[in-house]
Amino acid sequence: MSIRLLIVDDHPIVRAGLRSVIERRGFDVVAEAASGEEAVALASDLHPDVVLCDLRLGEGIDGVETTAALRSAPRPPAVIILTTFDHDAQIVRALEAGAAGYLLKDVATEVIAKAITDAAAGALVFGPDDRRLVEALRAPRVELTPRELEVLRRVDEGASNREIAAQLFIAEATVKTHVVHLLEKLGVPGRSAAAAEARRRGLI
Amino acid sequence: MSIRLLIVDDHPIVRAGLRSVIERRGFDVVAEAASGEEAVALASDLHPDVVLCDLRLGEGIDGVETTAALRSAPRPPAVIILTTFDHDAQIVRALEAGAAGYLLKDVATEVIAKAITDAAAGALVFGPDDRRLVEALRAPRVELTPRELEVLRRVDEGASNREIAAQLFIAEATVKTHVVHLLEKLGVPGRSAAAAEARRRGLI
DNA sequence: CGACGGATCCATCGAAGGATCGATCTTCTG
DNA sequence: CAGAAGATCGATCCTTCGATGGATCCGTCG
Repeated sequence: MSIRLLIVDDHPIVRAGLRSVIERRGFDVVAEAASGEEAVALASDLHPDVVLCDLRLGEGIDGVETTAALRSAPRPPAVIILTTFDHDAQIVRALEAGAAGYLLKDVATEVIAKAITDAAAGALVFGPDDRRLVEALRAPRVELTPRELEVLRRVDEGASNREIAAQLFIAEATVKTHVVHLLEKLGVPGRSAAAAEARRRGLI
Repeated sequence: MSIRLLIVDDHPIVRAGLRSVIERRGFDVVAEAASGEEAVALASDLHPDVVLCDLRLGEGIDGVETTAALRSAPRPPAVIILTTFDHDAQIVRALEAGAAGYLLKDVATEVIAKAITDAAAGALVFGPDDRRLVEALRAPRVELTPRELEVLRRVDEGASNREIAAQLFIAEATVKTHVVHLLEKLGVPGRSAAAAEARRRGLI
């Protein structure tokens, strides 16, 4: 019996491409989902062996949360994360949530086929380019508080401390403290560097 | 005789998706290209009616340059630009280079089919979500000098004025001048806002 | 309970960034 | 050639940022 798959991606074209590539290899695509919510619902009905899930899913829950939901259900599928760019922190979070591995979307089709059989067999899956992942795991883990994350997002948008203070209804001095903590945790010298680093790590 | 197409995208999965969607509608995909250079070479041989071209093509020349090359050849094809996100400035530049229009990659498959027939007939093509484009056209056009662009990139990476000066072998005062010009042209109050705005407009 | 750590909050002050003047030099173009 | 535009540098002044130190609140855990 062939391996049964669920495809999760918010782009119809990517879904069509994955389906085309996968079916040509003799696998059985039992359904496609355009969102994480849809994927969880479909999986609980169809119980696929493997789920291919994009990390970024537009509006609703992201690939990490989808993975967590899928893996917490009975008879959980193996989840392979697909990602366009290397968003280090997000990938690590997906693995922590129970993903069997991840693939960059620009890999050759053979790699995808191999990943599917590997994952269905219970093995872990990694793309050919896992240097970034190693870096992310090796790098001291950054845990930001919710408040710090809010400030970080506004820093990335180019807001001044005063503007952030007004938006969050706190004193400018408080914003500065959060910013200082961000700079320490990210190991950067200034706010614009913090924004760049945060994007590089996939924190925002 | 059916419309003959060339697909240009650096992701095998996207190419497979486009081919699948397009062929199902009865169009004729004569070739796929993974890079702009490859696309130009194939087009000069095969003379497709329509080229579907991704805006971001990895290593080599980007979609804008590919469009310009394709349109400057004899018997130029209609070029439809595909883009994942709305990178305003880039899209405008592609249109200036002779593209027949652009589509967001997350559109429904029917929209793509309609776009192909429209483009083959010589019409212009626009996605359903062209508010951004209108904004970009309405916004006073930002033309950055090469030097300003270099400084802008480093500002986006979080470098201080002093660091930028050292990297470019110029005085810190000169960097400040460039930064001031950037802030004026982008209409923003500070350097981190400049980085955010530049990314929003697709300038970097 | 009482100690502890984390999160949130605030004030002060030197350093860096940004605004505003000015200027010379090169290159390109009408 | 005259003029425009870009790149380069300097001095001044003011604002914002970032570093430092300390405060309060709250949940956890021994």
